[in-house]
Amino acid sequence: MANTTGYDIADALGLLLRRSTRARLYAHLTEGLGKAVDELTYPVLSGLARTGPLSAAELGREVGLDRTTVTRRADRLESAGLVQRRQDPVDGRATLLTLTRQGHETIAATRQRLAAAIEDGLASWSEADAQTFARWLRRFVDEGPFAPQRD
Amino acid sequence: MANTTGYDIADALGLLLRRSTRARLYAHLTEGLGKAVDELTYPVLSGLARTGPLSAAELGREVGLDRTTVTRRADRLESAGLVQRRQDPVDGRATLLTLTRQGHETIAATRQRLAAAIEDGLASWSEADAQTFARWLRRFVDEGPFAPQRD
DNA sequence: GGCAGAAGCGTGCGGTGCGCACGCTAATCT
DNA sequence: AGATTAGCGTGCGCACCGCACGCTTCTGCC
Repeated sequence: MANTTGYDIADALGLLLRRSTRARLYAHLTEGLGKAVDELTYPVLSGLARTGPLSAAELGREVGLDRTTVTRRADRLESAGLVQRRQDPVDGRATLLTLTRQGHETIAATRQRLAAAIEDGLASWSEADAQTFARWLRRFVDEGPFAPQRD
Repeated sequence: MANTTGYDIADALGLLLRRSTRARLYAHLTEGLGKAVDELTYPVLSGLARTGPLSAAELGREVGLDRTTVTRRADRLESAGLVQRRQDPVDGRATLLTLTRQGHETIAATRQRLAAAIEDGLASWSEADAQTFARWLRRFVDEGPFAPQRD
């Protein structure tokens, strides 16, 4: 690949990864839902939805957080009624973090809200363009420099 | 736009914005350079390179941080010799944050390193594909939901 | 079968980053 | 010239993070 191309991608990615971009995204995401879901708790909730019931340690490995950090974020989600702790039936030590019905509803609503925000933002794009971009982005996420390591 | 497209984009974006992705990116970025440039100080350094000499308050507006936070991050960059504080010649109150020669060299090396990491990660892509993706990504950053607000 | 080590969990603790509030200096306005 | 505004640095309280500790439960070995 020519050097300038990697440069262009890095530049655009840099903007996308700016903290403020994240913050704006999460503002869309939280608004209207309970305060329990924020920038910190969302990855836990989302990861749990993706993987199914998991221990704090495993979920931590999944989302790249320390075990204890997951525990504390899960505490909040639990007191908000979105997550429930269950005894692991086969291992008496382990506690499985599980989404409640409300947790499932919340994460679904969140994703829908997020999708809607992106659609609004891309209102000037044609449907075909948006689909093309979505495919490229997916391919980059799957095959790009950040893909291999499961985190 | 069809609902499912916004959904796909949101999904891929979510992965891209994961904290661990950022961390991995910044690991590439810092490695080999002094410890002064990290996930926290990089946006300040980078913003300064993009805009030229700026006061802490203006730079804060530029990168979406509180004035005082910029000041403290700049402190570190200053003691590492990458940033220099200069009296604003036309406003005695203002202090302009300026990149030193070493600061310029560091940011250039950082960007090159980043571009190289992305090229490595996309080794399996053709040059044409990479360029096409770069163009789409740039267009999304410029025209997409996160574009309008200068941060 | 019992005991030692490993694995899992929650919590206390120190370190660190953030933004607000305060006080100071310099510019601007009347 | 006096008053108000703008800019800056720093003290302070708050929140988050990961490590270390102690507890319980499982596992492997004699």
